[in-house]
Amino acid sequence: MDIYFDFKKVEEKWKKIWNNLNIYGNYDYNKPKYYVLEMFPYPSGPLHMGHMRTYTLGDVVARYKRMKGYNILHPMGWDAFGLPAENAAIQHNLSPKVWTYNNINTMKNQFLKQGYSYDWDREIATCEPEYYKFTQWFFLELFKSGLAYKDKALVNYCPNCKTVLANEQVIGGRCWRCDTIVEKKELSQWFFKITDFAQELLDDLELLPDWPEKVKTMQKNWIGRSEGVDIKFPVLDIDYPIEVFTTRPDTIYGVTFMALAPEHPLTIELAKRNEIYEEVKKFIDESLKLTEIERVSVEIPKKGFFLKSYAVNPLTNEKLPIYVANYIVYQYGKGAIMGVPAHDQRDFEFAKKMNIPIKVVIKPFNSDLDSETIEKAFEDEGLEVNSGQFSNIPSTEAKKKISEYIEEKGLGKRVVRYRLRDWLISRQRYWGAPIPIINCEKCGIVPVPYEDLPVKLPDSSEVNFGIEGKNPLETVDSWVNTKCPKCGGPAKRETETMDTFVCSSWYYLRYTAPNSLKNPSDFPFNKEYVDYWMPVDQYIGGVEHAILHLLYSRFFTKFLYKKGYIKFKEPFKNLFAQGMILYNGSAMSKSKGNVVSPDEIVEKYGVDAERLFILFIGPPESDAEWTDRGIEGMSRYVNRVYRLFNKYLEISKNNNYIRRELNENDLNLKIKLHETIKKVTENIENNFRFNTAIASLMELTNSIQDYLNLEEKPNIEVLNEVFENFTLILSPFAPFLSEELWEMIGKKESVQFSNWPIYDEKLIKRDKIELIVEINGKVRGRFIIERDLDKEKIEDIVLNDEKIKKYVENKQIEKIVHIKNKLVNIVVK
RNA sequence: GCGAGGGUGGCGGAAUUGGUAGACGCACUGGACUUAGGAUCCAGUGGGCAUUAGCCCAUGCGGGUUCGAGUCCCGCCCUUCGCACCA
Repeated sequence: MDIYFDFKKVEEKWKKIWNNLNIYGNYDYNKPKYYVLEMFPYPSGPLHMGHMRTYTLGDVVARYKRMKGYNILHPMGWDAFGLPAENAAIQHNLSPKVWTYNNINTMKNQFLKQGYSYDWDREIATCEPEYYKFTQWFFLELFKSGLAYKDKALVNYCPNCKTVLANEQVIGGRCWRCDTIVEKKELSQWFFKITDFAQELLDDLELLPDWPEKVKTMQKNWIGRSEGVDIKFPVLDIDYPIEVFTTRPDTIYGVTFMALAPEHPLTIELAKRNEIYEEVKKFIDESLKLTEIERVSVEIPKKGFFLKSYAVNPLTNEKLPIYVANYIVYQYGKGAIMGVPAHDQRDFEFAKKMNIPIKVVIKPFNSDLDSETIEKAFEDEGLEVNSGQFSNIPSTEAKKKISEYIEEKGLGKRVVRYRLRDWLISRQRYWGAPIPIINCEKCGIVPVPYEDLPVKLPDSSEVNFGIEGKNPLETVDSWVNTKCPKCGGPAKRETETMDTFVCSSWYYLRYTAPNSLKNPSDFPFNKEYVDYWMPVDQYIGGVEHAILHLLYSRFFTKFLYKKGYIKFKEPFKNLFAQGMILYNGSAMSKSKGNVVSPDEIVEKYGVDAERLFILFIGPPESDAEWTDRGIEGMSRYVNRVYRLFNKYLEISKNNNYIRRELNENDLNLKIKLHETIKKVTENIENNFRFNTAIASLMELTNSIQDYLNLEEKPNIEVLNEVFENFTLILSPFAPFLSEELWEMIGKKESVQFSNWPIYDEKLIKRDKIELIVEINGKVRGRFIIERDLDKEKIEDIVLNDEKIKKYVENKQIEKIVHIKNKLVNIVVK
């Protein structure tokens, strides 16, 4: 007797029909384009609910935009290279390839179960030779442009993953993947010169008004631009000036010491000269060890060691003692600083500890500051004092003037510095795109010619993964040994592979043409199609990529633009960074055992209930807690909608209705429908307010139910309009249910290809409105009155009301505030 | 420390430009229908006093502006995230 939505049957039915019609692989290039992209997954195992949130958000957008008349590109693929595949291979003696493709298979089946609107003809996997051929192509292009280089550097090394990491992959001193504390190692590594684009990467954030502020701020901070001056301080008795970078040239008269980073070459040099090598070496070793382990936890107490040498302040000729100090970062600036304890808190602490004098050169505008009694560094702007010719001017002005003076006298020059470092892309691992470089004894570093791409990975059965201190690829002699493309002599291949983030820095371009047909074999993408589809109109993914993937992709795009290969400067026009789905208070993960499987949810409640719930759970940009009760509630809602439609069909079939001029109830329902269309449309258009969109769909459902519960017979014309339009606006959220309902109410074409309904603005402005009456700001009554009534009439009604009279009598009305069609506030005394 | 968010019922969360605080849902309570209901339908649900109106108190804390403040201003507290000895 009870009616339930048989989601299993319905899902099977429509998946088959959609599939046969290939409805997501049809393109109409006469329509305006819209490219919806969700960050592709890393195939590490089955998908969980956190994934589903991303893909559901994207699917709603794709379906909505399709109904709005856009030509939609909505592809999916696999970020298939990476360390977990290799680790699984080592642990379970499987080939990384087999492991990866098994996972892809699993995930793809999960995707298909969900019935997402992807065009699977454009599927890509970054581990396929046809794909990584072009990842290597990018390497060669960068190499040719001088933007890929090999350099010996102190790099981050994860002892657990047994590979180096990019700066972006070190989170709070730990490996982004396994949380192990990273070590510093001096190694010769390949870098991409992303720093060449630092200024553009910073400036062009302006071209992205619709990106979340949070993400833009994080990128800004990461790029870390600062303006300042490089200044040379001569050292007494030795021809080796100390060069420092400072953003505060206005404090140069307050310098009382110089400090070098432990790694600074001059540190050892001076130690040797002054016969304190042993002590200094000990200090250096201790400091460096400390920074590795302890910089993760708390602030390290400042320590230093006097190097028994002096430098000279080029502006004052004052003698300045030189120290080595543990708080100086070698990698930033010049690895040395001018110490101004009066105006830098770190220098202040150091000076106190080492008994170095403090000299005030800037004082607050309205008070005095004394070098003897100063208690902490004064870092604000103020008035310049004790600064020779620059005294008695504001410090901001002094900053400019002193900078100019230093340049004029040839003591230094103004510079812009960035915190951004070059992108370290070599990985000492097997499962990645091999770096297409050959090392020839005679010719040195030789790039693999384009026509020899791809440099294919050897089969994993030939690889020995277990040799300590050796890259897996090094163990395959037949692969390593090759001929030099230049001289034909014996040569060896580069045995490192590229960071997987290289693979994902350009994949969005590859989707724009169907795989086999339109993408050329000598170029990573088809320009014509890229011109049409790019940039991505809506990109969706987790905030965890705010820096990594998004910065790298922007860099690649800028490089292509510079080379003239593409016409746009930014790859992703809109970005939506969604929050995580938590379960029992933390992010779902296999190791924590708190994974909710979408398969089980779909099995039990169906795709539509799952989608609706994951969207309803909260604002999509915030984290949200999965609740089992919640999904049950949503499943009840789905059934409720289904029953309502059945009731409607029954009314229709049994002629249990009447035709009439709209009465009040009819009109109210009709208005509610139009209000709902408006609300849902605006909620989708305006920053992913899907949770409230669904709430308003529920409100409409409640109103329909109330209407059908009335004593009087329903107005069939109103019912027809309401049920038809309700189905349309429900369909991006619950595609199976609405497709089925659409058919039930007698429609032939798929609901997905119907037009999104337009609401009637005039109707929404009701003729009668509810007026709130406040006395002294407190609600004391409400009146149903006609819209746009003038003030006199309103006051006439309100002040003659018995209830209101009680509040007003014996009191003096001071004023009456009118808010049109909304509220009046009577102020009495 | 610096930067960016956020603090609203038992819970998740709603609230154009300042204008009915708590939409929608979960949970809970009562009723109807039932052999039964964990299904469905109806009603209720921030706190307190009255329970018929009605009144008072409530958006982290303390002030302020205003006829009117969750929303604006000032000062605190707590919290999440990112960066972190960056000169």
